[in-house]
Amino acid sequence: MLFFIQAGACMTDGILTIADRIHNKLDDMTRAERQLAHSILENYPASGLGPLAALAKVANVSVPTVARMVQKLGFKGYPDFQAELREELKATVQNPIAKHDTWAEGAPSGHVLNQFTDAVIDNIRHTLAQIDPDKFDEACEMVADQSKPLYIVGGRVSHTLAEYLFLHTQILRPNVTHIQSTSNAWPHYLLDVGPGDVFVIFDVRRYENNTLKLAEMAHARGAKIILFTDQWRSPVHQLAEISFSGRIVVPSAWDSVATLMLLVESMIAAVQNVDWDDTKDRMEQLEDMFDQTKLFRKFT
Amino acid sequence: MLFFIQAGACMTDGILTIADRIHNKLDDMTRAERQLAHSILENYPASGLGPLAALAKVANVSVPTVARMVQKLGFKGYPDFQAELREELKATVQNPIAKHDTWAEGAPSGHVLNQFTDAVIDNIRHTLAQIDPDKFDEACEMVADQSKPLYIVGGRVSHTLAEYLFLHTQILRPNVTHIQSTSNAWPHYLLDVGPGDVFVIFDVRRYENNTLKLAEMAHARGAKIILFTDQWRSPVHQLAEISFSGRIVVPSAWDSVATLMLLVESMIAAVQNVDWDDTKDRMEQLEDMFDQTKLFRKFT
DNA sequence: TTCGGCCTGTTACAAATATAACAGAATTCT
DNA sequence: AGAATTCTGTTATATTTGTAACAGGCCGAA
Repeated sequence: MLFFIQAGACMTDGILTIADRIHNKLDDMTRAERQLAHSILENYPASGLGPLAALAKVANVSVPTVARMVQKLGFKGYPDFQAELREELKATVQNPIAKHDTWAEGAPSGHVLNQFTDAVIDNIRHTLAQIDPDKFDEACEMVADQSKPLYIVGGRVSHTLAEYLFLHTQILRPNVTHIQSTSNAWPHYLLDVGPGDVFVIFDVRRYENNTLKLAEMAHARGAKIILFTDQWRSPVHQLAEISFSGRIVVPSAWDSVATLMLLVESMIAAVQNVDWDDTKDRMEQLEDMFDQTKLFRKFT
Repeated sequence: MLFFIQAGACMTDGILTIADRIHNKLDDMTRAERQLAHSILENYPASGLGPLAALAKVANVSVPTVARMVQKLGFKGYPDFQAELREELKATVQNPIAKHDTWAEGAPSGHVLNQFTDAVIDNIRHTLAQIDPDKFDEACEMVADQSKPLYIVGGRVSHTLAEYLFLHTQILRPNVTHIQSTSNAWPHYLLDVGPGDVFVIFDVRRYENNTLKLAEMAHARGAKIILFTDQWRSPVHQLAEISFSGRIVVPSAWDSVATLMLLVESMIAAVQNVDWDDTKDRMEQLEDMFDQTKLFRKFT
């Protein structure tokens, strides 16, 4: 009997998919089996993930035919077959670039760099998939709205993100304040807060009590809150108008804020576009001032 | 509590996917349910297609919790839930174009989020490809070496990265100093610098004169420099023992530090592994101190 | 602090699902 | 053409799997 390997039909890691294995054995099969095989491949892998009886029915074969064929394919039983099918699906759904590709060439795939990068890319994928673009746009407009004061709040670790956003929004618009919830001085800032003021709050685990209290007080005064948090969500999210939760798990004792950094930078980019003429004007002024202070070298 | 339907999160035929439905109800859920929900979304839809008990196990919840939640989502039972999941999968596989080319599903591919994410992922790939893992390891060891003082230096924008690295290395080892080159006080710090001291310097465009001067003086005193810079390389790189250059171009008026953030986080992860016992010890001490100050909520 | 309600997990049962054994139909070889 | 072999479907059984009822535990209110 003829036996050929489908070129390109195998997975990157060299293990044949179930579809491949079925294809390869197709010629060896009997009528009923072939009928069944085609039915499986028809809408692969969904049909194989249902109950055995259902599959037998759509293929118009008897129940034991399915069971027998699955065993002929080398599985212990139908559940075993399904389990591998699910594994396959899991691998497929995951970003094809992220996996199966070593990032830093020459580094063993177990190297921290690779592991970390894989995790971060994965985080980005999951995070972005869950974000509602409309809500994102809305948040950007709130941040861009110069008629309302803008407050940016960060905690111990997330302070870094807050400061980064502050640094840039400060250039884009007036009336921006950076508050560190770790500082005792934060209540002072709340004195002037009124209805409609906009708060951008960063809070990732471990969630900070100070940040929550600050959020509560701001909320009580009628301020609107935009929250950047992690997948488990800071308690602040109950007070927030809009919240974005990023995945932050990485192979490390700590979490990763790289994903949130990406969101923040995207937001900066979006905000600068809301009123580009104004932005441009302010940036040019800043350039002039830098030139005068001679703080920076000319860009070569 | 605020409740919004994700616009654009629906499938082409206008029916919400199960993932969407879960996402929408996320706020209404209890602890165990949320835990389960995340587990389902983690590798969707594969995990939901297995037996109920398996899903419960990976999510670390009890079997009935799964059954109950599925009913709360509006399904007659778990098999019903699985059936719809399979239908969804079938539909997904049939139009393979739509997926994976837009990150935030439902957002037009020209949306800032997508453009930005594409750019960042691209940056990560290019950056990682150029990094020599051996040099990276070497740098990590230098940072981990407790026998030598460690100085971390950042400029106006890169200060954010410097501070983030500082925040974590401070936990990992003693004798770490954070210097802001934008501050006038930096020359004071150099008084104590001697041969073999380690400097981690961040400098991205526009390169700062202060940072360069600081690097020159440190170098003159025999310090070793590790540099994080961008693809065009800060002039500091001529003085640096090891330098890492990240791609930072994004569709924005500014550059993106997300790639460099990833490198920094990888470095932190690597450093903590150099002497894990010591790291663990210091972290536990820190935890104790946090507990005493009651600054943070217990993680739920 | 104590009470009530709600969430969560353990146990027990019912239903479904998969496998094994058997018997009839189709096919092939002599 | 007839017998042997292989394939296929029906029935029966064992196992898995999902669901319902119950009870402990946690949190918030009084």
